[in-house]
Amino acid sequence: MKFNEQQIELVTELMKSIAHPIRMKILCFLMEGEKNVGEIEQQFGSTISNISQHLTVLRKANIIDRRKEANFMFYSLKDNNILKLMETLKNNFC
Amino acid sequence: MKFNEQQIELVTELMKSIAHPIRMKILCFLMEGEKNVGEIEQQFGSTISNISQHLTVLRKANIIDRRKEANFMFYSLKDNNILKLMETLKNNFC
DNA sequence: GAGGTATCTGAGAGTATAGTAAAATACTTA
DNA sequence: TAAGTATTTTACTATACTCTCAGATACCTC
Repeated sequence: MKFNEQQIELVTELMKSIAHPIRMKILCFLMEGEKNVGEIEQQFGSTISNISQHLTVLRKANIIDRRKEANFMFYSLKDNNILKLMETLKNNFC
Repeated sequence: MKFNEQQIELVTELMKSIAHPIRMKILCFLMEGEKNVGEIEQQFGSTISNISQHLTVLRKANIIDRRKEANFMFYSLKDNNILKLMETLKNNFC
């Protein structure tokens, strides 16, 4: 069996980014559509600072996009593949 | 939006277990069928000890099963959901 | 431009994870 | 039962992750 090291690296980085309770919840929440940081924060128990850091992790992993509007930042799922992955997770493991 | 904390915890634990290059490769390899530790070790560069530890992680996360035969341990994917997840990963991200 | 709101960044401490090497266990065969 | 093979466990070290707190930005309104 032959592995494409780069792809393995890429997929595991992606998985790692998703593999955290707060980030998983953020992604579930974003399945509903675009949300700003305050809206996200209200869903969970953590601080804005902490959530902002998790959002950065997701953004650097190319999982979510952000858009600025006045002094709000709106975050959203980046593409369909992530949505599909989340749905697979939900269907098979939730 | 309401989250089932326990399920989130479960899914993220699962993701965390998968989110490592060696473990990802082990799972890919096990998609072919049952393998023993030596066979797995020969696929990658790491030591048997290290691989054994990763197998333990996967086993504790309920992702793989093992079966003893003489002094060999045979490992295999535990169920269909894992297979489906791996396929989704392959299709959408590889 | 002063004050307020929303978000981000950086430092520090605590915890978790990964890899390596050495010793331990379990089984087989001579 | 001694020696050999396959695998696991333990101990240790290094690195990475997570959270909290204290500023720092950016933008808006008065």
